[in-house]
Amino acid sequence: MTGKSVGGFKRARPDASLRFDPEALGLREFPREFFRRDTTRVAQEILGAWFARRYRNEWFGARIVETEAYLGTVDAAAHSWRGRRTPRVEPMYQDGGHLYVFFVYGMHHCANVVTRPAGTAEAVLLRAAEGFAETPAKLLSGPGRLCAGLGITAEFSGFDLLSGGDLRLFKGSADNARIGTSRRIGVDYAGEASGWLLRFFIRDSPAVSGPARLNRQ
DNA sequence: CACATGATCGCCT
DNA sequence: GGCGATCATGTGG
Repeated sequence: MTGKSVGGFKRARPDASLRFDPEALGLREFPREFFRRDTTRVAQEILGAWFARRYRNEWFGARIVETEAYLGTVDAAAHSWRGRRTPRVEPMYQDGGHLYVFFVYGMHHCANVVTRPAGTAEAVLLRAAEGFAETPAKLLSGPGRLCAGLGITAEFSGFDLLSGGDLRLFKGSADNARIGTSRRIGVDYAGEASGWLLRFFIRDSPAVSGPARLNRQ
């Protein structure tokens, strides 16, 4: 038996090209109140922020370049639609700044940052991120790849990003003029909600995922 | 670039 | 039992 296992998932190592030093870059964490605000705003303002993970005392991270907002009980595309509250979805009801990670299609993980105060169930899906010069542009392009590249699995669902632990979000931003908008990807089953313009991305980033026609506006 | 398909399994009804 | 907040690969234009 090798490696530590929690909740059935082996701890995965982040991609080596993502190693960095948050302290040397002078990065500061977002305060709790940043995450307790309107989910759509958080989804936009989290673009450019650093999603970072500590693994064996080394930091790995990347800048978020694509997100989607999921608006809780009234959003047919959200796991919390109609107030669904099962063990899997429970982290969505936690205070802003927690993580909600789920497993889909039998092989991929998706990571969300929970928003608004405890008791609500909204979140921002992290869809893509940019690494460094030596990082392949597509390594973190798409929610599944983003989790794979950073080694994020369901063991981190419910993790508090402001606990001073191994997963954190450091401040960073993008020019409003560079932010594009579109409907969300992969939620065609959600009726009217599938057309809501809740996907945001940094236009000129090569790491943005999705079909080209959704990346124009 | 668009579209189609298979892989694969935890979660919910 | 059915179906995903996905991805890689294949085809065709």
